[in-house]
Amino acid sequence: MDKLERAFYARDTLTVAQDLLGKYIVRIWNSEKLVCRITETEAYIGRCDKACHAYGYKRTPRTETLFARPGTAYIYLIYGMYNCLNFVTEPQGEPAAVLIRGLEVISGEKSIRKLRYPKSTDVLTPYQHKNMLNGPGKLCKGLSLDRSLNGTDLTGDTLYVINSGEIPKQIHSGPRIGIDYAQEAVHFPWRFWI
DNA sequence: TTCAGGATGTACT
DNA sequence: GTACATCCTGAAC
Repeated sequence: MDKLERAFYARDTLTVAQDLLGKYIVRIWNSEKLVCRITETEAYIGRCDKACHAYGYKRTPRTETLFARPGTAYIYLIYGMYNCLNFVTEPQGEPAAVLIRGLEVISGEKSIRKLRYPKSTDVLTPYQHKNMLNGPGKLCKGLSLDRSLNGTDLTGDTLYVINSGEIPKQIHSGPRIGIDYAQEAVHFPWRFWI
């Protein structure tokens, strides 16, 4: 399977957000490969989107990563305790990214479980299983992603995406989650899922 | 099954 | 001081 190259991320953010669906995220953790299928994404485009941290090209220490070259990981802390994973898109200098909102485990399940539910024993409840990686904070915990990995190059060997060969049959779209403050951008159908 | 409320730290007014 | 691209728990149904 081929690692996606920088050119994949350098395109229009809405296109990249949809093209990522069905592909596999690979996270190398303690020299183990954790692989997950991408099932849900959201697009954030600073140029025209009040929900984006870098709306209007606003530069702060936090948003600096959004201005980096495409194919960079933007990871930030939200609500004091959860991390969110994004992939920076578009040409360098255009602050835009795709938020990863949902994943399914493909391999490395044992380690992912341990990261996600450190206190659980070997058997998960159906509730735990269903909610393993179906949210941005959850998937960061399950893949051991935090702000120390902010700025990671997605063409490197720590975190990257590969082509799965899957072509999603149907892509759904709708408004994004948790951005009620973003005025007219609240209704943009920039959330995509399989 | 859904719902309200609390946890928690950083960025920015 | 306030808001925030969230998640978990416990109670009611």
